[in-house]
Amino acid sequence: MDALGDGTRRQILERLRRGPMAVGELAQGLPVSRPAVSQHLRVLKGAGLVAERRDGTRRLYRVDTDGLAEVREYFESFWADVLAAFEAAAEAEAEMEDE
Amino acid sequence: MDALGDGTRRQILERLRRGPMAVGELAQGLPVSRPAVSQHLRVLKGAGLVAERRDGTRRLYRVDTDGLAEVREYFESFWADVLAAFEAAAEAEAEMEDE
DNA sequence: CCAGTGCGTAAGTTGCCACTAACGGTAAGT
DNA sequence: ACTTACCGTTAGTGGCAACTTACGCACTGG
Repeated sequence: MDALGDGTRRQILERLRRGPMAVGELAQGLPVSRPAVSQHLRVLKGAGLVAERRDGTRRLYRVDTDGLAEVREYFESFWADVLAAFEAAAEAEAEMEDE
Repeated sequence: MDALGDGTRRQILERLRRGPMAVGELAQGLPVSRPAVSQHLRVLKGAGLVAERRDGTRRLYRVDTDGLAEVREYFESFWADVLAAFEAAAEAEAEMEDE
């Protein structure tokens, strides 16, 4: 979750959104050098958000479905709580007007 | 979205999860000073993730439902793309074994 | 009107992190 | 074996952002 803080890392995930990609291809089009991309990929991998697969000298990275699912579930439960609190507040305000 | 990068800000949102809270009450229990909390709240407000309501000398903060909904929608579309790419890759691999 | 409370803001400092440059390592082609 | 392509790692640096301290403002009660 902390890995989503950096803008470049979000750009990387955005480029991996539709399918796997190699590191060089990934760095091509990003405003940073290739080693920087490697470092970001290490962070993302440590966070369980991406996974790698070797293909000759290249390494193909893809978004890790399991890791993203965890973030998604946390987000959904958070959203549910916030929505419940919002509706409870609206109902409490409605009762105020009745008195 | 960039506002979710900091851990303290996520703690603040976590404390606002079940309902509104004042700034002092919010800072109480966090490992940082009250002005630091104010600065974080300003960032979160700029990102549209929280909203304030004055109550005497106090200011009650709550999670902004609309702002959070935007982040949620982006997340859902991202999740849909990743899942589609994953299933497409699995299907392509299944065809490989047929040949 | 005068404390006291509850916050926001400005200024200044420190620590961390994203970045580049240089190097080393592995796989494939000739 | 030599070369080339592709990538990870390390060391070192610069800039930014989160933090504290000090100050000023708005509101409330006496």
